[in-house]
Amino acid sequence: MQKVITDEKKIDEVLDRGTIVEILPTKAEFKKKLLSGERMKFYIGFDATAATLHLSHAKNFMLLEKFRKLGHEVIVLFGDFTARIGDPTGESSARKQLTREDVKANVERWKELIKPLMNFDDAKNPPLIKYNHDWLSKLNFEDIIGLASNFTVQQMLERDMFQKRMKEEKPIHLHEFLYPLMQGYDSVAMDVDVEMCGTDQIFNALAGRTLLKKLKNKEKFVVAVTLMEDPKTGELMSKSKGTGIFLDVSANDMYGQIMSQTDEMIEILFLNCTDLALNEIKLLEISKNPRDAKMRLALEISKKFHGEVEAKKAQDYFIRTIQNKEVPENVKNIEIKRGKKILEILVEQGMAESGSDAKRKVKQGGVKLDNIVISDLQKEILSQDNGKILKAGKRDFRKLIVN
RNA sequence: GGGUCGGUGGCAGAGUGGUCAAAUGCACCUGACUGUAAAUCAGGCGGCGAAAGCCUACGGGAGUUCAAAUCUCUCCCGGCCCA
Repeated sequence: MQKVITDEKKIDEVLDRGTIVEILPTKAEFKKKLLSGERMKFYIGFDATAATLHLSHAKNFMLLEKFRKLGHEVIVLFGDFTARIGDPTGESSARKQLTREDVKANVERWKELIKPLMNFDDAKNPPLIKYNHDWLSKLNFEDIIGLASNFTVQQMLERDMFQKRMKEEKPIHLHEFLYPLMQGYDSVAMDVDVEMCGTDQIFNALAGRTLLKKLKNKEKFVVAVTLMEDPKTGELMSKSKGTGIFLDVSANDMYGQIMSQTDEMIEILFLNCTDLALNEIKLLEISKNPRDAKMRLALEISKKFHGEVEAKKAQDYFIRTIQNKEVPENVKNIEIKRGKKILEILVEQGMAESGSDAKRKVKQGGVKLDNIVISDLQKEILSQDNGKILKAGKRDFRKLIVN
């Protein structure tokens, strides 16, 4: 039997780090339960609707891992069924429905991406992975009606998202209305003690609490975690909005994406996405040395996903190419025929999105050959350009091999 | 089923016959500055073209007009009201 850690200090470190925003019914009861030594079953669900993940997802897995390390059973639930229905959360209009194949591909991708965040090799208490297709797809219409009878239309309508939609005269599809039911049934099917969710998911999680109580007379805790919104803009990390730090990028890019976060995000990311102790974070004096703190942050997070060696290389790359504006060591060689136009090269190399984009970059002084700005749109590569470095923007380099 | 309002660029959201490749904000790109790929500032942000300009684009299709995102018809999708 897995032993549960009841060290209050360790428990507090998890509960008070800032990741957890709210615990229902109360934090006190939850803490009491954690201290009791009773082994609980935690879960967090993800609808694998997108092909990629960002740090805001990552911090959820990291928190779950903390509870696992305390000795509790943890489940990562892939909402492969619910993903295809589309949860209304956060979307101003209904999300498009995905095929089973789409979702399967996403799930496989995600499993790879979250590997560094949880110890799946722990023999004694490994995190479990489940799929809600396994039970949700088996429900028949009668079952669904039975579940639905536990709620009133008015209760469902209370959800803030639905209120908002009605106010904005935007559609609420019936299947979205049933979404809380499905997520709620997940709790019943897995018979969990605790559900972790983003604050935007509290309504759904509470539906599960209601169901669990009605069907199994069990009290489920809901642990709501921060969405890590930007304190300045209120924006969330989001693929469709082009914001966020994504997990499937190279170490260099990850390091860079973190450095491009606003200074206001530094502390939030330290708290949620690193394992640094609270007093260690305090010692960094973030507001005094935002750049240095951010570099440390970028290093810590990159390390998690790419390992120490790669992370340090990324930092080195950043210092040299961005801060010192040097040419990096391993510049990709490209073979170019004499007389080739610069504009064509930029497009072919993906250094510009289109001919127009390439032209813009040249016009704006963003294209250099051996650090000399190219201003001639018609510039062609000559034989004496052999070995020179073509640079577009701040960090896109190619070495020309002219023949 | 009837009435009515609406469907705009990666997102949000203006525009309601020409001055619209379409305001503004976000995202993005380039430059300047800088102890940051931060903040700030400047410029840019459909495609082709050296440019003039041309082409494609405001849910789909068909029209009216010298001229349509804007008007008409029709189809698809949605909101609201009525049934």
